[in-house]
Amino acid sequence: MSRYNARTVEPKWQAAWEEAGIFTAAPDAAREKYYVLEMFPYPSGRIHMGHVRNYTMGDVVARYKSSRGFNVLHPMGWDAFGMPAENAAMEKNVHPGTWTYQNIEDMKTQMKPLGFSLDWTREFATCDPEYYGQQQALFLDMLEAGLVYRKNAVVNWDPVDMTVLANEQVENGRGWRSGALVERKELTQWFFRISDMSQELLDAIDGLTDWPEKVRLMQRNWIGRSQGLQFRFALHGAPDGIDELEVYTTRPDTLFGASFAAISPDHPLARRLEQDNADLAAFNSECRRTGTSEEDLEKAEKKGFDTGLTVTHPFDADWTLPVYVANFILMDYGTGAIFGCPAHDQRDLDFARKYGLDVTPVVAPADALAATFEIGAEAYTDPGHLINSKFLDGMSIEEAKAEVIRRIEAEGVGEGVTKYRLRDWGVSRQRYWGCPIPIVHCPDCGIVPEKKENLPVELPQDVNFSQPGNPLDRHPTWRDVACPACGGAARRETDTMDTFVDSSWYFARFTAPRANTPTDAEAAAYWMNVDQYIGGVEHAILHLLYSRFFARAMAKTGHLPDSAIEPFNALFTQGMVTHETYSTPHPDGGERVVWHTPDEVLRSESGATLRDGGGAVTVGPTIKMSKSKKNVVDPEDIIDQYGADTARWFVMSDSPPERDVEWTASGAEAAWRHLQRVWRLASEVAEAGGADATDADLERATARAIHDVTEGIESFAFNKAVAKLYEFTNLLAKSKAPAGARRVALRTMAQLMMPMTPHLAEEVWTLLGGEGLVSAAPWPKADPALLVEDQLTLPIQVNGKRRAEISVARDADKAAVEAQALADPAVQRVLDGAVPKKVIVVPGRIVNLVV
RNA sequence: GCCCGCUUGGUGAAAUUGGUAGACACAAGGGACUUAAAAUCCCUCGACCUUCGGUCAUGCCGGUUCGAGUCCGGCAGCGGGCACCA
Repeated sequence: MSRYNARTVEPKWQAAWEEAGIFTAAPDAAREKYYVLEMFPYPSGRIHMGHVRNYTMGDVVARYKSSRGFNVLHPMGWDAFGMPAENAAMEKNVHPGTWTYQNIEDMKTQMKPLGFSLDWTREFATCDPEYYGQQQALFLDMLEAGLVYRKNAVVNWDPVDMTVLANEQVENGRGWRSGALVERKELTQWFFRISDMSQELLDAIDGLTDWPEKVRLMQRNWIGRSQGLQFRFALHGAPDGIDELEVYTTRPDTLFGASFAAISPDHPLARRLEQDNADLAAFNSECRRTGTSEEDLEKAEKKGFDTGLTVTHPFDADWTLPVYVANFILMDYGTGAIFGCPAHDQRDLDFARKYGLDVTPVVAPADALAATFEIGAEAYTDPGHLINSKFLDGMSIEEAKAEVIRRIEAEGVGEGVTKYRLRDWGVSRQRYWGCPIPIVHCPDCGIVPEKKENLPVELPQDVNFSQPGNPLDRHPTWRDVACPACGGAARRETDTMDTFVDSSWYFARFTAPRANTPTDAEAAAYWMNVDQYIGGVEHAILHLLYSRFFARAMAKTGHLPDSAIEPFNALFTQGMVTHETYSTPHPDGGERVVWHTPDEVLRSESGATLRDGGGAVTVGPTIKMSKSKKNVVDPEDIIDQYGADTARWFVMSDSPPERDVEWTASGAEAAWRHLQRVWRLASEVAEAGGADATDADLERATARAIHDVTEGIESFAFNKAVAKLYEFTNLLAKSKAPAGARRVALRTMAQLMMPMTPHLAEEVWTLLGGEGLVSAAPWPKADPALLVEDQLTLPIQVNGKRRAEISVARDADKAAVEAQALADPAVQRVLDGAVPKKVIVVPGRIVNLVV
């Protein structure tokens, strides 16, 4: 018997699909549309198992929905701007565009053989001028709509390379290339007013019922709505007649437990004071050496500097508190100034212990006495009643908060306010390989938007990366431009946009990828929203939140219908493909290391060595496959050896899609064996010939398989769908039914396997006399009558432990089940004459006898 | 540090969402076929014990319940995110 040859079969069917054009999407008012989208990839040049898993999931959904009769849109593109291209330019002396487009070609070559049902006619890369030109148009419309503004913000500055560093380029406070201590530098940058939409973005999360609950929770926490009190302390000893310090607190109830006030090193007052105080200036610059990331700030040792200034307690004119500059106060949150209540905030407590400040508890748990309640090493943050707080004593925390806000407002020194942790989105990047910000700086007119007819503002090709910094800045002519307003000599903005902007509207562009406006109203109205979005959980916050903002901004500027402000109806966050990491010490010494790919490493039970040279390799933790840690596996080997269907079947089996999966080579072989087995079964049946026939057992099994596989796919439990198909195959292999009946069952199996293994499914379908393409055949339906079992097996428990099983009719009543259970010999042996005190019969489930 | 997850046999996992823990696979062991190998097929496979029976088992400790992998509280380990990686 001939073997299934994926190498010849797969290209044959891919050509057939292409010829039939079944994946090319076109609006069709008569059919219900379904838009399935996987997060588009960064063109690193190689696909990895994470891509295969992600795109196979989307493909299963797309093919399944298509066979359910939906008009499916399933596009693909490239998130093509970003730093790796500039890094490659520096390391290999190749233009970022050349590198990126070559990578796209390479990845497409690797992806095509997987047989995804993608509409490649809609493909684009975000670095195509046709795409980023429309993005510039969006930027200008958003600027006009008041959604864009400029303000100062800090960046990581490498003083040796004279360049801005991304957070990931800062290692232990030093630049990754130069090793120089990183400084914070303030630049004027462009921002999107996402924080104006905080409440709306928060409220709308309630409506995202088909998003994972954990993602909704993360977004809510990220937006971070808090209700608190903002008020002004009377300030003493400050220069320039500054006599107030405005602070924000979410715990106004603890005001009588305050023992200090603290301001951020970046607070205007701190900046003013350091002019006359060298020690404070030194302290502040020390603080500014920490990275700009929140993680760095939070992890840094809590430090403070006593300014010598004091503030007066708002409820006691005789009570003053010292004012510190403290490194853990964030200038971006609240007012950049707080009062510290050490008894009820862990950071404040650590700080107070370090600097010998008072710790007075003002909230005590219900069972504690005011006189004896003390704070030890841990702050008390649970509910309780107020103590040591004059007119607040005895109140609950909520009552006390309201009362303090009422009195502060009555005194006119502050008010209750709602604040959000969400900050405006800074989009300026001092880099070449990004979408140019379409702005002109004119000495006479100031900031002038580029004219729409001059878009796209294209990146110049003649750039070099021999020097660090932004090549746009030092380009001899690109910056020179006539002012769009007055026509005089002016200069282009040389900052480009954050790559998150590119990915915040690509899903909308896919609905009309060649339109000469950002979107086409008719196409957007038909195709939006994305019905099913699939991607990594690592994008749970930023990408998804920015996209939600952008959809709103596009609706406000007329580029999307109002119905599309929540662009993703359903979200599935797939788990990551993980792998061990391998590193060796960096030749320059120090703490830096060199990362190695798995195929550079010889792994054994005891450890790992380098293949060439045999040096010892440190085996690191199993983490998400990433280019920077080089722990990536190339799926091409599997595809070359076994074919696409095996790779697709393999990544869909075993691990539930939402869970991380650690890559192991074993199993691909097994997947391949299984597909061979299905092929063999089909071949046998085909050779046996004869007319189609029926068989009661096979009909029941087929109905069960249709039901279970459908449910598996609908609920994203692809691993369970695969397990059911294994079961169905085992049953068919053992079946003694006539060949004609097995042929009917196998045709249905081909349909059920089609979303996962479309090439094999087509081959089997054709072999067994199926009409046309199985990819275009309607999804099979299970006869409900065949799904009902007449007899059920019920477990019998005695005191919650399983002791026996009985078989009962499906519709047996409780009394009959109870009688049958009590009559069971094994049950009688366990009961040993005892009479059950209670009998619990859960129909169709279980019987529990309590003695 | 803060926010969010995850943890079940040697391995990946399943368990109708509070009702028989381990479906379906991988690996391993045994057998059939074969001169042999490959391929294929069959059997065994959580641990322990006195083995047609029983005890213990879902990261650890406690709780709720007739009944807990599932719910609640605490702890540990691992992972994701933390606003300039994408």
